[in-house]
Amino acid sequence: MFDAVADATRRRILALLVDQGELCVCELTAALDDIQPKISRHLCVLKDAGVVVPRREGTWMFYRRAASLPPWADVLLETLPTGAVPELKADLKRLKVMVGRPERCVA
Amino acid sequence: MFDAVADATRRRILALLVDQGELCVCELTAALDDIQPKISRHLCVLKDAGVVVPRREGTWMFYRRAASLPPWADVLLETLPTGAVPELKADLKRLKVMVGRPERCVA
DNA sequence: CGCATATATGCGTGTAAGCGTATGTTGACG
DNA sequence: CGTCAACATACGCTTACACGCATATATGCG
Repeated sequence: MFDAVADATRRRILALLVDQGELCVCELTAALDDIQPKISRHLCVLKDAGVVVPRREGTWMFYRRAASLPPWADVLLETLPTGAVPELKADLKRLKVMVGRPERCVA
Repeated sequence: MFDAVADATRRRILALLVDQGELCVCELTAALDDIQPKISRHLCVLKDAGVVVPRREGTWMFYRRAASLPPWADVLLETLPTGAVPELKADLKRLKVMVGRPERCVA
């Protein structure tokens, strides 16, 4: 768990997921303005750590934070969008102006 | 800050400091049952990160958590003794049975 | 001053982890 | 079945960092 938040890129991803609920790889790639393999590998780390859960929808892979983590882990995740991730504001802005965002079947 | 809690040994130290308020190097060395240079170096990392504050009293160096950290950082620190550090119970036990603990002038 | 205790630091080593590039895999569509 | 798009993964490289050991600093005391 602490391994998950040890990396700055992963914190940005988690802050976005906590704030937005569910995002796919290409949305995260656009929001962080980074290359796709890097995002994918970090998502894999988060998934293997049990912090994040994947969901397939057509070609897209959506990721959301895992449910029923230990209380202290939830508290930790909730702190991320409250100032612990300085890039969050800019990342949200980039996400908002992104073109071609997929429409979800399930919200 | 996240660098500070990225290491398991540092988390054990911080959990003890949050729980006990203030401890010296030899107390932490005994509680974690580890070698002194290792504890000292981790305390140095925590001090340089501004998470912890040293206080000299004779030969001893006491460390306590820094005041006026950002709110989310305080929240993060408070989570440590609430299940996030599995070794805490054993560490507290070792601290309790330690012989020759220094008496504080200032509590 | 010399010694003992508590703590800090220098150094060499090994390992883990992130990165970029290139390539593999999977699903949708005609 | 071929192609395209989204995503995953393998490889090599590089760097950061924790570790153990030895040693230096500092304080108190006689």
